[in-house]
Amino acid sequence: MPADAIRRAESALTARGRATRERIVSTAAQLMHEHGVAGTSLDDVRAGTDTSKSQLYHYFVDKSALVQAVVERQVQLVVAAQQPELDELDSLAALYRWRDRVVAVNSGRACVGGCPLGRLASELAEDDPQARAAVAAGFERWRERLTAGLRAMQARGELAGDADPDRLALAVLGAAQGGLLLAQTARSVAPLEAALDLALDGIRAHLGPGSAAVAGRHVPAGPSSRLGE
Amino acid sequence: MPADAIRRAESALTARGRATRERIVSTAAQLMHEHGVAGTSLDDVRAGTDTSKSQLYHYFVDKSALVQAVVERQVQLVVAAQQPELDELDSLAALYRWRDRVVAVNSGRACVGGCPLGRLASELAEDDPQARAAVAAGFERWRERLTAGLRAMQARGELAGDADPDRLALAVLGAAQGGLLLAQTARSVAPLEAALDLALDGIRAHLGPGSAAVAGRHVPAGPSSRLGE
DNA sequence: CCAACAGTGGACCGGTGGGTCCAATTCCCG
DNA sequence: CGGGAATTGGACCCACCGGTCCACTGTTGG
Repeated sequence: MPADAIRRAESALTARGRATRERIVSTAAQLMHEHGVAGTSLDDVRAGTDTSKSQLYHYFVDKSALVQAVVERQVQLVVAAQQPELDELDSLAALYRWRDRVVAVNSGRACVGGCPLGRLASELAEDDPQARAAVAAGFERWRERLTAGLRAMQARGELAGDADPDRLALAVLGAAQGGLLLAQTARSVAPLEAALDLALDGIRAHLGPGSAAVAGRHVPAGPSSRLGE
Repeated sequence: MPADAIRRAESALTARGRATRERIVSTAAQLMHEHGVAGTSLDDVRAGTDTSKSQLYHYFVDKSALVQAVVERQVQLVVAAQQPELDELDSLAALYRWRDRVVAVNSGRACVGGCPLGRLASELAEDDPQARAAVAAGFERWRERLTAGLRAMQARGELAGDADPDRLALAVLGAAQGGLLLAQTARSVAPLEAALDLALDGIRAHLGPGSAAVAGRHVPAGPSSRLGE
């Protein structure tokens, strides 16, 4: 995988070096999440990491190389943040727990920034083909986790046999992204909740014989849980 | 509404002036859709419109004032592009026609650029409060069109009485936005189709007694219509 | 027909951003 | 301990960008 050809991936890199590099990527990720890639100058990164210009170019050939590293980091963080729920995403109840987690995380930061990956996606998609590919791969990894869960549900008969887990997972991810974007714009979690709930309503429409609650209410509190504005 | 306090909204502005201003906004909108706001310099706009620097500042006090005008234009265009379907969006079949239209439009431009509003939203949300508000208002207008249709369905009993048209419309819009973003990133319309189909599956779960097809298939061709990659 | 004002052209400016360079310093390891 | 590589500091360069300014040209109505 040439993704790590950002610079000196082979050898070198002592413990100190790795720490510095990590500090740079971490801070850059934070800044780019809040102000966008274009809105984050290398000077901002330098100031925020207590490093010098030469160090940035010591660890990354380019600004775009730094961006690449940031993308990979965000993919890792985003997926990791949902690890607990994603690990056992194999029932409708689990999907709702995941929904709650996504809502809670976003709510916790007052809908600021939206999804880090989403922001990178829309900003880089048309400008940096390599970055676009990296983001796409990240979404793919995320989706695979959802797919795996749906497939497990299907194996147990909770999901109908003719349902397409890949396609459903893609749709659920889409609902999350769109909800996140609208939530960020409206500064309210309501759109996120609505989008995820409707997607899960859609999933319920694909339940199979293994589930006793096709018409039942797995939903926490119906359409009442509308917080935020 | 002080939204038009961009510059000389009151009087002045001859026919020629209006044409020039229009040309500037139109080109800027195009460029910003493709390259983002930050990625579009005033020089780019100048070059693309055969105008001079002074004209930009003659019609707009700021770059952000130009952005404001671009946002308003895009809102108008996006909603207008769906006028035919949005005008009679009052049945499940109409919703599917709308879905097909959205997919077709995006497919027609090879998923490049995604949704113009979505792009502006994620880029401006954290940097320009006024622009964020304008985009939010745009999404609101878009959503109202969807809400109106769902309300009509509800009045006819096709949609269940306890369904919340506002919330459902918000969710459908979210599905569209997310699908558009993933489609742009993956360069395939599949995510958009999947997201919209699942949302409409969700809507079907809220159908009322006035619809004879609660379990029926209003869907064009099931999950088979998967074009693009 | 000519004054007044909308519209236009384009040189210019200060700040900033990405990127280069080289010398100094620290660290690892034989 | 000593030398070579990893690491760091920061001055410097230049292109570009948003924004200013002023002189010029149409146009229009009294």
